[in-house]
This record gives sequence, structure tokens and C-alpha cells, in this order.
Amino acid sequence: MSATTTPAHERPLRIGEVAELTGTTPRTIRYYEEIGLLDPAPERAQGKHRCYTKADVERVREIIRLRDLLGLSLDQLSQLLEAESARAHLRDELKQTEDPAERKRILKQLHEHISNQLDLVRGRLAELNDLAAELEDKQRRVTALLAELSD
Amino acid sequence: MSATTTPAHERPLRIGEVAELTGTTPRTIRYYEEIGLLDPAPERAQGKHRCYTKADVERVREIIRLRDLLGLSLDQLSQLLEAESARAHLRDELKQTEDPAERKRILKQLHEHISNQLDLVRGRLAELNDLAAELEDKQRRVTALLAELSD
DNA sequence: TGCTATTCTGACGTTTACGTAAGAAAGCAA
DNA sequence: TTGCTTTCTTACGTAAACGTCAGAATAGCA
Repeated sequence: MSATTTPAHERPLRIGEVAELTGTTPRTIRYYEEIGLLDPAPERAQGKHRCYTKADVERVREIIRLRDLLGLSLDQLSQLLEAESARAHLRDELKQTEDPAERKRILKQLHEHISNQLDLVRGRLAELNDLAAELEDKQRRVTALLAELSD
Repeated sequence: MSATTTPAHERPLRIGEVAELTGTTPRTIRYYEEIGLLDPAPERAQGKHRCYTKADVERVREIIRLRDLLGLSLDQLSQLLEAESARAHLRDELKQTEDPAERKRILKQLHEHISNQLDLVRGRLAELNDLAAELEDKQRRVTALLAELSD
């Protein structure tokens, strides 16, 4: 977990705290690590407790958000977030280089990753909009009938 | 199934056809009937083949649509569609009565059922919109950085 | 009426996404 | 160091949503 470096100043969080902060359970977090949705917590020997940063909490929150909002399996979500992980990596890379050509290449990749997510979200959004429109239509018809009766 | 009366002129569909038309499988359709998501096909003796109408196909389509779009369990979906079923019933009732008071009562119930569904859909829509907005924001930032480099 | 394709009803199998329990180990506090 | 809480790993359990298979029955057709 935490592909980015852990800030030394913030107290490391334990799995129970992360679970509470994100409204899940330790089991779920371990499970997500198990299936590769979360990177294994770094610098941690076998049997030692996992420790997390606030950034990790955000990461978990985003996973849960996407899980609940898009109708994807955790497997599909993995693929989407692989891109996410790559994105974080790219951001790091971006900070390290001054070479314009490099920066340009990295930015373009970032752009594409985000585009992919946007496509997915917009697709869902469109479908939901259609549904809402149909319901509103029905609603209007009923309202019209009611109005007639109230004359 | 088919709470409304089956039009005599249309050839009854068999479960395999319905499955194909809706992009599912016979098993799924039987399962939905089993858990009460679909009303048991009417006028059908034990062991006889189920037969469906085009209206039933639409019903199945809507179930699948809601299943895929909203993140509900089939159980929750049942409850939502129970209202749906009631709505169909109300529509039938509506056609049968001329009494304005009765019609008004029925219309108000219809209105409420639709409102409930709309609330649900709009909730999802809002969340998805937030997500899309955030992604677009990131996208803009990346684009801005890219523009800087192209000077 | 016979043939063949579907469908029927169980019943058991499977995958996903965790829950739960057990025994050992780690972390912290006094 | 002792004691208590939390976490660790391993492993089995479970609910939802179907898949799959078996053997019998049905529906449409020649």
C-alpha cells in the first residue's frame, strides 16, 4: 500500500483505525490487499502489524466509493485502479523530472488514464439520466391527470 | 407473471425466447420467479411450460436495467418492484373507475411510487455527478500543465 | 403417432465478497 | 516484565446470484 512515501511526521494508523475511518472492517481491507486491490503494506515483515497513512485511508475511501457507485466486480475495479496506481506513480515521476519531453509524455499518459475513468462514469451517468428522464415523464403524465381532476 | 391480461392475439413466448430477447438465460428467469421478482406465470399447471407475453419481456428488461444501474440486491429490487407491480395494478384500477375521488386517490398513489423511484435514481445521479466533476477537474489540471509545456 | 427440441423440476456446484473462529504473535501501558 | 488489546495468519463458513446436470414431461411438427 501507499505507493507514495510515508510522511515521517504522521502517526501510522493501524488496520482497525483505517477500517473505522472508512466504514469497513479489517477483514475487508486485508481482503483487498489479498486480491491486489490494495498494494501490500510496505516495509513490513511477516507477522508484523500493517501500518497505514492518511493517504491510504483516502485510497480505501475511493475504492469503496467506486465499488458502490459503478457496478463493477472487484476484479474489474482492480483493472481500473491499476491505472490509478500507475497514475500515482506517474505523478511521482512527474515531480522528479524537469525534462519537458518527459513531462509531456507523462502528462499525456495521465490524461489518458483519467479519460478512461471518465468514459466509464459518463456512460453510467447517461444511462441513469435516461432512466430519470423516463420516470420524470411518467411523473408529468400523472400530474397532468391530477390537474384535470382538480378543475 | 403478467399481472395485466394477456392479449389473445399475440403468440405466447417461451422461456428461451424471453431469455434471448432480454439477454439472459432461462435459469435466471426462473430464479427471478422463484424469489418473487417475477410473478409466477399465470394459468399454468405444474410441469407445463411457462408462457410469456411481450409485456413480460419488457418487465424482465426493466428488472435487468435496474439491477445493472442501481446497485441494489435482488431483494431490495423486489421491494422497489413490488411498488412497480402495485403501480401496474393501480393503472388497471384507474381505467375501471370513473369516480373522480377514486381516480384522484389512485393517481396520488401512483405519484408517490414514482417519486420513490425518482429519489433513488436522483441520489445515484448526484453521486455520480460528483465523481465525474472531480475527474473532470483533474483532467483540466493535466490539460493546463500540458498547455504550459507547449508554449 | 413418432421424433426431436425445449422445458420442467429438483438438486447440487460455483464464484464473489466477505464473516467468523482459533491460536499465536505484536504493541503498548503500567 | 506482566497484562491486555489488537493484529497476524490460516482456514473454514456463508449469502447472493446464478450455472449445470439428470431424468422426466411437453410442445410442435412430419
